[in-house]
Amino acid sequence: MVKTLALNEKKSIVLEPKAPYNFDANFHKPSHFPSSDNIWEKGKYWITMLWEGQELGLKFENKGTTNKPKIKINIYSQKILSKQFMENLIPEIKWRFNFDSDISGFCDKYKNDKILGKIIKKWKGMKPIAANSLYETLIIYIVLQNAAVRRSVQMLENLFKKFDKKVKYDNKVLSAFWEPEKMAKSSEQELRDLKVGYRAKFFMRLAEQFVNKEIDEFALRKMSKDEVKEEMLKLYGIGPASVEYLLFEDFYFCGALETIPPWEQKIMSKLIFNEKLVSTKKILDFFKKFKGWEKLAFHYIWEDIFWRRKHEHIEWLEKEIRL
DNA sequence: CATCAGGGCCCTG
DNA sequence: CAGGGCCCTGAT
Repeated sequence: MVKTLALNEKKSIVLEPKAPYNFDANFHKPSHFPSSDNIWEKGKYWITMLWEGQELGLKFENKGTTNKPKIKINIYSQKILSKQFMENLIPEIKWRFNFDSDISGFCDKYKNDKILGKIIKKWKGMKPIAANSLYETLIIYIVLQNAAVRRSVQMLENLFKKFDKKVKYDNKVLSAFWEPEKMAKSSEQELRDLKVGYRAKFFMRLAEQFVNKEIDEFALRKMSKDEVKEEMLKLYGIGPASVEYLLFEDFYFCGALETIPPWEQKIMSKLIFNEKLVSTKKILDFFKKFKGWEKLAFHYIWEDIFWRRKHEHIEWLEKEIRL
C-alpha cells in the first residue's frame, strides 16, 4: 500500500528569524504527541511538507543562538525546484515556524516575574509553532478529541498508513500528509475501520470543505482573533476546545486564553496553586495579569514542566498524562 | 466478565 | 442551555 518516495534533489537556504528565537523550544514541543512525519534532535529537525502538489523533506539546523538566530534549511524534493516555487515556499516556511512575530516584549516584561522569571531564563524565545498546514492541523486536533495520548497517536498513524506516502531523504524515512482530495475519495466506513470512531464523519466533511475550497488558510491568517474563531467554529467537528488550540498554535494569538481542557486544568492546578483541582475560572483569573500575553504565559509554564519531565521523574504528572 | 469514564462535539427538546 | 449519544480503550 505505502509507497516510499526518494527525495534526491536538494536546495539550501539560510534564514534569520526575529530574535529572540529559541530553536529547540520551537521545533520541539514536549507536550505534543509524537508523529511519524517529523523528528527532532537537539539543534536539528526534520519534517515533511506538502506544497503545491509536491512532497518535500525539510531539514532545519541551528546555526545561531536565541539572541542571534540563524537557521540552515535543506529542502529535499523529487524534482528540481524552480526559482518561482522557492519564492512561494520560503514565506510559507517562515509562517509555519513563526520566524517573524515579535515576542521580545513578553520576554522583557516578565523576566523577573515570580513564576515566569525562571522559566523565561530557560526558554526565552519560545513561540507557538504551527509546523503543519491548516488542514493537517485540524486532522490532528480531531484525533485529540475525547481520547488519551496513546489513542490519538494510534488514530493518526492509522490514517498515515492508509493515506500517506513515505518519504525518504537525508537517511530518514518519514510520513507525509495526504491531500484532502485523497481522503474525500474514501468513505466514512473506510475511515471507521481505522478506529477513528465518530470522528470519521468529521474527517469526511472536513476533506470536502477543503476540496471545495471553502476554507482559505491564507485569508484566515489576515483576520482578527474573533473572526478566525467565528470561521473555525463553523467547521463541523470543530468546537471551543479545538479553537482554543488553533488560535494560539496556528494563528499565533498570544493572548487567546479562554478555555482550559480537563487535563490541563489538573496539571495547572498543581503547578500554580499546588492543589489537586481548582476551577478553570480561578486559573483563567490568574493569567489575567499577563495582559495580551495570557496564552503565551500559559505556554511557557506548560512546556517547561514537560521539558523537565524528560530528565526528572515527576510522579503526580505521570498520573495525569496517561500515555 | 461487565461497566465506565475519558485531552469534545453535535443534536435534540 | 442542559443532557444524551457517540467510538474506542484501558482501568476497575
